[in-house]
Amino acid sequence: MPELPEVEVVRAGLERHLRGRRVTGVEVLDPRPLRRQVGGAEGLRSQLVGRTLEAVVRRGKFLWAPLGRDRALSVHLGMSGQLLVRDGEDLRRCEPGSAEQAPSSGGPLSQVPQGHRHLRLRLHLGPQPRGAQTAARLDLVDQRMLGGMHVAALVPTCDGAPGGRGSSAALLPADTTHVARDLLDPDLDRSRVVERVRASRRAIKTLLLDQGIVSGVGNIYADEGLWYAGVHGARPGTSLEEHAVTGLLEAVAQVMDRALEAGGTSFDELYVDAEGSPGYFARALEAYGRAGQPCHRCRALMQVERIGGRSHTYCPCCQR
DNA sequence: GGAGCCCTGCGA
DNA sequence: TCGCAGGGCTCC
Repeated sequence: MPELPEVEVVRAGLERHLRGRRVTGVEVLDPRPLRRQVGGAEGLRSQLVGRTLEAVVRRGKFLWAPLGRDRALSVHLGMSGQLLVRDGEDLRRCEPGSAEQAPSSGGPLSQVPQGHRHLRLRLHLGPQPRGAQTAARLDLVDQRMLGGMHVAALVPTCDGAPGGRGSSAALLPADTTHVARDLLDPDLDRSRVVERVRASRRAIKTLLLDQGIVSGVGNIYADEGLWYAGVHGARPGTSLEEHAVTGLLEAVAQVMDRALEAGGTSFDELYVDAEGSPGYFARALEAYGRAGQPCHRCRALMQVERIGGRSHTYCPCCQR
């Protein structure tokens, strides 16, 4: 599943390929990713066609493309979502006579080329004013459909700092205001995160996964960070010293930084070559998914338990 | 603040 | 056939 580093790579790539393009058509092959869109497919079409994607911004795992200062196209990839860009030459080379010929009709899934079984939505885009002179399209491919896309109003951030990475505007979608800044955000107030964690009796793992405290931490990086920091995920926030929480946040941030470095290089294949593999970064995992295997620090067998409805894999020896 | 739901594929 | 995986939202 895409974690924050993958989403950042998606953001950077979309920024490069989409910035300044105007939406010329919207094809909805499956309405379910539009659960949160007022008016469904027609609503999306009426709010989007003719508008320009001005940037691509990310906070945590939430992405949005401002369509001016008042609205944005908001996207969450959920567990299995991918956003794939094809430029004009690829369109002609790969798919003569396919659904491209009927951009507004929403052709049947049987016309979808191989590898696109889970194509849900396709945006048709005009040329870039200072970049690619060809048309392009943006495909939303999603197997499990826990993500979605909708147009939302933009509102000011409460701290006056930029809404997220990718734009200096202090704006974010109205339905994203409950989402805290993430660990890669220079404007994150880490001391406030430490304060909130230490004030809560909830399990530290649950607190790490709480998007309202710090965003962008998924189950994988929560387990990895807890392993590196030597903290058991069930410990209540109130039981942790200040330096322990600081160290834990730093551990999670480092895991993310390393993944970002590893992924930054392999980007164009992922998002331009739509026939490619899903493109999630290969991860050297120390905890997540290693239940029953020896801990890489002390050789004790890793164990798994449930915390807040999520699996937690940990070393019973190093993490107490 | 916790439980249940969304949704699909996969493995037991 | 059933349970599980996952992030995030809604309901209680």
